[in-house]
Amino acid sequence: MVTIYDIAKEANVSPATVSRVLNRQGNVRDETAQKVLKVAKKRNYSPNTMARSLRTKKTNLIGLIIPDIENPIYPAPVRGIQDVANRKDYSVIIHSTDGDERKEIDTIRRLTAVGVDGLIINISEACTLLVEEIRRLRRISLPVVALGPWHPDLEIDCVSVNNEKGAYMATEHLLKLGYHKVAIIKGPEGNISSRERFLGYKKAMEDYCEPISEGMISEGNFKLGSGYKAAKRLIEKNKLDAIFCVNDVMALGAMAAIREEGLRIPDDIALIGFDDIELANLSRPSLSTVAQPKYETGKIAAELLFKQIEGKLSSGKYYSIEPNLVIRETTLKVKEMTTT
Amino acid sequence: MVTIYDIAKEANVSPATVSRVLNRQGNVRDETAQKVLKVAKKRNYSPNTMARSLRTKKTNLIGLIIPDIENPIYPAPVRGIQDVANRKDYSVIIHSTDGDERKEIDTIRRLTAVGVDGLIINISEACTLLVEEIRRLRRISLPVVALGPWHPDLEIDCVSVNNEKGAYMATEHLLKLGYHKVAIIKGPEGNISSRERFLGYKKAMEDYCEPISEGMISEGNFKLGSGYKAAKRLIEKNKLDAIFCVNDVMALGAMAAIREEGLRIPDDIALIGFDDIELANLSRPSLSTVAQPKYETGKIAAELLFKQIEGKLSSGKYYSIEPNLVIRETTLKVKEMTTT
DNA sequence: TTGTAAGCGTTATCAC
DNA sequence: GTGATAACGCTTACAA
Repeated sequence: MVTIYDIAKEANVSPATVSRVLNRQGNVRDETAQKVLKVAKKRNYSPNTMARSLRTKKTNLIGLIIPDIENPIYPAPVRGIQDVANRKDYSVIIHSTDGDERKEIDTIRRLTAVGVDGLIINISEACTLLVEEIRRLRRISLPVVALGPWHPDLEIDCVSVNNEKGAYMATEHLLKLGYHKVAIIKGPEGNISSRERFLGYKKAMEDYCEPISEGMISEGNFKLGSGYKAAKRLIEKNKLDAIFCVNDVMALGAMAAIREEGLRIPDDIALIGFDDIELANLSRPSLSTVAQPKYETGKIAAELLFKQIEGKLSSGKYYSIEPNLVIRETTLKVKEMTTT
Repeated sequence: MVTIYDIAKEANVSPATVSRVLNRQGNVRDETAQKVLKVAKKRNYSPNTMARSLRTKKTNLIGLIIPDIENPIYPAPVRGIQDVANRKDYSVIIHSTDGDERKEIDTIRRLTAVGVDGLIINISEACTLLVEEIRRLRRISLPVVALGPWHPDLEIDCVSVNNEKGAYMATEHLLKLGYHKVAIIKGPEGNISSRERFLGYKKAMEDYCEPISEGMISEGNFKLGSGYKAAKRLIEKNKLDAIFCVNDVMALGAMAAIREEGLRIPDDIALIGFDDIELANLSRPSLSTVAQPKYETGKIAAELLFKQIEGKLSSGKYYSIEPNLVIRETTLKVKEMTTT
């Protein structure tokens, strides 16, 4: 390995000068700088970043902790984070912890030992030990930002999709098209995202003065089959002309159920989902949905992190990302369909 | 930050002893060891890994370079790599380089500067500069393994799915079910994977003495629409009773085309894809396909890397991963369907 | 503008 | 068994 001492010797200067040149600190005669640069290039010099880090207490590394990179929700925000990090000449260390509190804490420990300059965490649940650990990070003033649901007791920056608003938009879209009896297929009671989305749905219905009867609310577990069953139940019980599903997969299940009942989409029942998974665009009819700007979410989280790294104090604020309505075939107005 | 000096002082021993204890090197009286351990725990000591790395030349970091984490092919192998790395107390730094040679080289440089103990690369194409860079890594004897298509001129370990075999299995499956006129929708000429899969198809057809007429070969670009069009062309030109598509997405397109022609799947035309994307199981009828054990691929790559890291010389061998046939509704024999 | 030297927190080589 | 002490490669006062 070639060091600044090697360069220094060959360029007939001191190691300090080499360092100054390489870090463009100025205070160096242009001539000597050129000389150093030339030798460095010739010897294919590349600084030893751990030695540098040991001195400067900066590693140009950030840590990212998520439950599982295999979960299709994550690749996009991860890429967003990578892109802003790499542009700043940072690398990102990624750990999948399966939402296991023990693993999460161990990983945080390991990452701080490595000396990452900042940390982005997707907290599964705010268990007490984990919260304590994150507090510790704040105490040693390590920049941290949370990706995903907010935990108010943690005073850290947080960026998350505005689930309520997205649900509102979806429901309102249905309502504006002239559908009145909009049913909902929601997720398990405990799930935060589902709860937020249900709230948005309710608000829209209220704002448009549409009553929600009990028969219009059905619950699934985010999986295909549960959407299918929930839709069947809905169709049985009630006259309804549209369904909002809190995720696309259940919407796809519902689509199958509706078809089986001999009903047409969107003629008899309009359908809209949430997430904009790839499949939404491939199904027939293609599924209208609410898209989360997932890449953006990661990008913003990273930008917040770098603001902290660059010295700005974190405000412990909640950054809400605006979702987008994606209109496809399952919510085309019948009239519009026949005229086109 | 608490250092071994702090621990040493508080435990009334020398820093050297603390280090010995913490690294379980032995040669330390049990009593003193306990004392040190207690203080370390109490002070919540965690070693500074950059300082350690500076001495030991080991970072417990490995680098991973892929084109794009957002491409659904990658999350699974990435997770495989993470799992074996984390179990060995390693972290993995992941970069998405969009298959851009310049970025790939820069990233390799950066990662070696960081001092990763090994590197896993998914080489898009073996451009000369990149090849040169990888040779350099071998020269400084940094462990490297390639994930994906092999480049024979690079003498490094490589792990990749056996595309030819997978295609053979798919085709043979169709043939064994009694289909004879098996058409293929392949990918762009330049694509290595597609070429390998085409080879497997051809071999199976030959082995079963089925002639391949020109009208049975169609080409797409891996996207949905191209599969649709390719299938239409196929149906027009020829009597065929089955189609093998070199990827699932095109198979889904083909499915739509077949349905539009008023033909039934698998009664009139059987259909099989390659990749086993999530969608394959959700479509109706569900799509038979060839699954690549993607997680396994990453796992094996990482295991090979650690073998190198732990001192075994790399053999520059090609590790071929066996694909699995996933039989679903699009290749059910009609007879079987009616009897069940 | 340049050089000397101290130190970042470890580990490893010696002595004792 | 244990303790000084010298690296590891770099940055940065401080001097010159």
